[in-house]
Amino acid sequence: MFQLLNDLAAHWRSMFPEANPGEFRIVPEKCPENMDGELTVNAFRYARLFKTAPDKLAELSEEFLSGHADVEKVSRVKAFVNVTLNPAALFRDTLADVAGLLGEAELDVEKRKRILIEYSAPNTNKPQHLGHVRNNTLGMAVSSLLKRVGNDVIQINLVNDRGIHICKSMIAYQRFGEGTTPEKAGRKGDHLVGDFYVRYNAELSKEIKELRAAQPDLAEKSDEELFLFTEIGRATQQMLQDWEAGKPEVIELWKKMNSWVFAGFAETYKSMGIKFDHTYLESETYLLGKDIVAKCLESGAFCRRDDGAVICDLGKKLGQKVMLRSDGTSVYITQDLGTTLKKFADYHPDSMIWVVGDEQIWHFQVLFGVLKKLGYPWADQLYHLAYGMVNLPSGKMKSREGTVVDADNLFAEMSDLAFAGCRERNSAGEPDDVLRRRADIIGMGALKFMLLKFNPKTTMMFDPQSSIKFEGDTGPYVQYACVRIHSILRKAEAAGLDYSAPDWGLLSAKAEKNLAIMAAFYPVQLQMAAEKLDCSVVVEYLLNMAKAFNQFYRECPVLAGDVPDDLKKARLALAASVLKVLEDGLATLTIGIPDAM
RNA sequence: GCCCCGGUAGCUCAGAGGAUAGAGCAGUUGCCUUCUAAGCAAUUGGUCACAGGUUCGAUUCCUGUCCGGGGUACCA
Repeated sequence: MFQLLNDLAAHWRSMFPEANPGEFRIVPEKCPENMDGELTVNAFRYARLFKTAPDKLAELSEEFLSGHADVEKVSRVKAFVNVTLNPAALFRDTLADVAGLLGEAELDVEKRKRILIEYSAPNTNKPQHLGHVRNNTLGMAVSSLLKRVGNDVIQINLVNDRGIHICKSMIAYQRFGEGTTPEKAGRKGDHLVGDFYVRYNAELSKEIKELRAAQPDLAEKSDEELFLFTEIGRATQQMLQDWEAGKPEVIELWKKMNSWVFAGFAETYKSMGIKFDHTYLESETYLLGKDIVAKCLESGAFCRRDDGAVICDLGKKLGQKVMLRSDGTSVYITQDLGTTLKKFADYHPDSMIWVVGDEQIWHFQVLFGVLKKLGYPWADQLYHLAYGMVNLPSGKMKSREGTVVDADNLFAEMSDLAFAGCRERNSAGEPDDVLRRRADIIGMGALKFMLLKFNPKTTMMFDPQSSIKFEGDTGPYVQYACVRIHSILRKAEAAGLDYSAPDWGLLSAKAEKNLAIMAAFYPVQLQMAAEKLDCSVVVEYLLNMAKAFNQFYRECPVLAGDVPDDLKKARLALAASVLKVLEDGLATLTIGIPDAM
């Protein structure tokens, strides 16, 4: 934090002793490029606190700052006070103590929370696709971000491993699988099971088509309505009932196929670097909500409708919600109610976050409404982190229609593209396995960065032709800045340069000072991102920081022969500190950095 | 119908009431005997959907209209 801003705040207080501004901090803004200055104090923002005119406050600030030891120059435009700092003070307050600067991002102890975050939540009937990858990336990055600012974060997965859609893959396997296995077929387990899911849907469509042709009276009905008219549909329904009844051969098949999928998911998660603290299985939790509904019925919180369904009345805005079907079976929200209470009982978090697509906004409003109605004190600390769908240039992704971008294929494609790039640039003659490790980091970094660059709530467009990029506003751009710094530091070390006690005051070039000013905003940006649960803030920041470094790289040679030793050391220290910020940011986004590019 | 989200450059997207609205890509043009060109620099490109309102100031907040997307299940 800038000393001169604290001093200015104190000065304001002393100049307006009768005003009572309360707790406040002067939040600096970065002075726009075309203005004469580095930091801006926007007096418009604070004039009201002191019950004075913006111009007046600015004038008085200009006067005070022009006499301040840290200040080189002040200029004022309307109520904007633009300040140019002297280098020694600028670096003293920022990059000279980079550990201290990074520490500023941590929340005060009393503001830290125990946060349980649930994400991914895949079904075990098919492999994960780009939509899941967005979910996973958002989930892991937000978890990491919340941790970074000092919270205790518990990452949870809730796997949807039961239900009619799971039975579909099982039926198709029974009929067409011929006893194959991932080993025999040489296919990743989740993909193999997904193949049968696709096969199932093809069979179902065929039967529905035949049915419509044979019975004109059914032609008007929708596919969903015709499901139980088909032989395969009835068989699937029967299998679900057999599963719920615990029929041994169904359970056995279910366990076998699920184990294939779980092995596949484990690989996908490993590629992304995801580690959950706990994985709940819906097969173990899907009955949980029922007893709670029974209790609520008893207590009068819920009531029984004429047709026998149990409902919860949530008032005018949310209306009435069915909590239990008239036949006594649970619905989606029954399970969610149960698992939410279980998660709370297991971990006692202060707050819970669900990373789930925006099509479920209404569902979560209702769920939170039910929990509030039931009077849980933590019910106002529940957040649905709703993210938009990923569309393709051809339209929406649909598993059944095979228009999905498969996660594993995408990872491989990114890695291959990066690998080709690594090979072209392989001046050190590194072996392929080293290049492949680099390529994995670059490819995954590019993908995650791309997904995080969008504000979570935007419905984003993924164009395979242009979204897979390693140039411009991308992860590799930031990684590359890091790699450049690493390379310089390695060379400095080899030359025996000790830059542990640099003279920061030597760094007076615009590009050098700009790095310090940029760095000053990092902690605030992290906190803002955490508060908004929006990693795109961090992404944007890192791009700007990397850009500032690349300008410095061009304009201020660090190790060139004609640079005096003192300046070399100061620039080395500067680069090392910038690297710490970039590394911290990428790590917060769960993005790695290769050793070379 | 009602509810939520969006409409900003040719395209994909940023813009927590502030200064002359930005970035990347695409286009045009320079820079590799110089710490790695996955880079740097320059340049073209705008009725911030439309109409009102709030105020010192609105792309940002409010109201209305138009256009897209999602939701409005005893699906998940």
